[in-house]
Amino acid sequence: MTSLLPTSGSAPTLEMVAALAGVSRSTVSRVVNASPKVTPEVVEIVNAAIVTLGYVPNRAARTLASRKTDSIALVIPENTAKFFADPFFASVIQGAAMFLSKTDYTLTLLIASETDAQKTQRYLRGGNVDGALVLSHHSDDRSYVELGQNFPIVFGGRPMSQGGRNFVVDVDNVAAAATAVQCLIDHGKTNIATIAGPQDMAAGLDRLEGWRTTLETAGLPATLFEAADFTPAGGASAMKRLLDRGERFDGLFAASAQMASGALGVLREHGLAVPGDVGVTTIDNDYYAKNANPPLTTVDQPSMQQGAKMAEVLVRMIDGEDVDTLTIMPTHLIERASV
Amino acid sequence: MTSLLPTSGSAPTLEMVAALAGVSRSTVSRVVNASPKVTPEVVEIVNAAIVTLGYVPNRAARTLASRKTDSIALVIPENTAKFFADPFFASVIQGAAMFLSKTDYTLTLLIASETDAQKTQRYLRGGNVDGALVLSHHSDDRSYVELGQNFPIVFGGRPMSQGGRNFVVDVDNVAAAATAVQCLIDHGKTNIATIAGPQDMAAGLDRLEGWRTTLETAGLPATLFEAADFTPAGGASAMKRLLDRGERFDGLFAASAQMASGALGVLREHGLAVPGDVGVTTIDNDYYAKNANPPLTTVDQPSMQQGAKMAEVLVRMIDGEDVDTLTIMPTHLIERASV
DNA sequence: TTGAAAGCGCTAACAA
DNA sequence: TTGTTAGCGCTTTCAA
Repeated sequence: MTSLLPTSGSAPTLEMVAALAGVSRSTVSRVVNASPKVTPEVVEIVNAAIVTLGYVPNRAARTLASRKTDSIALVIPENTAKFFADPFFASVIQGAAMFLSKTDYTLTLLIASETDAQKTQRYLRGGNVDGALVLSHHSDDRSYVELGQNFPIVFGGRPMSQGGRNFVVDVDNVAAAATAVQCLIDHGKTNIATIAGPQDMAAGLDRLEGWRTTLETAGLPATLFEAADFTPAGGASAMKRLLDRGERFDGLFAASAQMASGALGVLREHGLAVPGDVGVTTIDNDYYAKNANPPLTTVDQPSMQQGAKMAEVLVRMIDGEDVDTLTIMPTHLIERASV
Repeated sequence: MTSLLPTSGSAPTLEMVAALAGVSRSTVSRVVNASPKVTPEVVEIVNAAIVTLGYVPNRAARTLASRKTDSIALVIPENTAKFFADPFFASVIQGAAMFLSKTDYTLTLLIASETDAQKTQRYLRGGNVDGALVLSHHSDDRSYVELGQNFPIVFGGRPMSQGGRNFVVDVDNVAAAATAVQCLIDHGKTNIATIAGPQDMAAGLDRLEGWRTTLETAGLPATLFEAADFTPAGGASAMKRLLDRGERFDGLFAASAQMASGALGVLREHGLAVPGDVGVTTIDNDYYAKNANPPLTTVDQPSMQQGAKMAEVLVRMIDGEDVDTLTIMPTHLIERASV
């Protein structure tokens, strides 16, 4: 049982470095910030002093004086469990982290469940970060959209709330769904059902629309659909509801690979073969798509690149550059054994 | 499209609140920090001003003045890919986040190998956080051990480096391994091999020791082992090496469920039935253990609780309370079909 | 219970 | 190229 002293108040300051080096604080500051206009000899002396003292700049003081935090937040409006279950988040973060490691920004993850939405907002407004990446999904994203009007925010996926000018990096969900559905049609399927995503998310709505318009264009019926929450469990129960309807279908477009994998289990239980009885296509080239039985034909959504792009756009916004309000990432079909 | 902030563009300051409320800055500060000695009427007036202005305290200024950041870091000394592949990290973070949401600390994730080690150290030393949780593993953790001598750090798992006093929240890996091996013995297995974890990690070493001593105590041979890196792929190749030796064994203790799942595939390829030909036990009650074929008998390591405990210990350290230098989390056996 | 005043450690004009 | 001088927005003695 022992207690530890709070960080002993003896952290070396810039002033101490200046004294030891025999120069002014400004000069030390310039050296620390790699200003080009300092004589090499002085730089050397100052650096020596920094080393002997073990000096590390105080971040709070720096931020207060410069109005820059050098860090940005990645906001995930989901609970922790869902955050870790969904490979999409992992990829986006990886992409963002990868891009930022080339800069000197730090990434702070904010897993913002509905309960502490307030806490998150205060965090962003309190000057903790220079900007934020928001993986927006649900219709309650209005507060972020508002915040985005006078604070640098880049949305991953189109926010549901209207109003103002938003910066978005997205995939064309309508087109992605259309590709997946067209693949089913190309394989001769004529009765194509869908398990749609949540209808309070843009991705959910857009993918449903892509399914509908593609079928209508092909002169095929577009009536069989059930919505779920993008999870395997949700996909499974939607599949059951679809089967309970008793209508026949030979194709299924699931709006996410996680839902598709849930649906596959139910199909199997009901003695329906894939792709024999029902052809299946989906979106997301993740673990679930690759390891499903059979492996799923899917539309690859480049989440890692999306994360990197989001970070890039945000950093450029912070630096005051002009950036496009909308960046669309390309998608492409990956054919496997499910259709 | 309504904006929340005054049109001035810059965020409202404490001073502006004071002016609007007709009190001094000190009083506003007291209200913001819930000081008990402010008249209720004044509190009300100030709060009204805060609301109309949409005031949020500036974190940097606060930190600079108070020497408190109200945030702590969770350092993960692995690359991003491994971070997301290992459910252990997910659980620990979830536990820590859960505990911290009850406090007003914010959690900042530092995936340490993304940035170089130097960058992380500077981050911690630069006053960005009040303390850190370090999921220490490899033998290169000396710098954290050193930093821990005068900065609040709680290690998840015993660090490899010696020296000084460290605060650790761990499971008894020797005992956990012993439990898993004993289970094999209890099922009549007499030739028990092991796939050990990395020998530069405490968990790797301790689990190997638990295997060895348990066998020796039982008067059984303890010679068949191969080390791997805790991943499925590593487990698979260690399994191959084990088989290549040509020695017979009827039991296998894999030091992690991920390695066990990799080993299972190799066993199957070689026509060895589990548990018929080889009984298998492991450690970690995660996705890999539950979804293996057959499901794995394993020792449950309560990672979520460990994360919560780590956060709790750290917060108490920061608050200057006395805490134990070592906290051991309980483990327990979960019997499934693999033995 | 409240206010005045002195910094916290740094950056950034402006001078020199 | 270097130093001087103000702050950045807040907390915190110390008086009143």
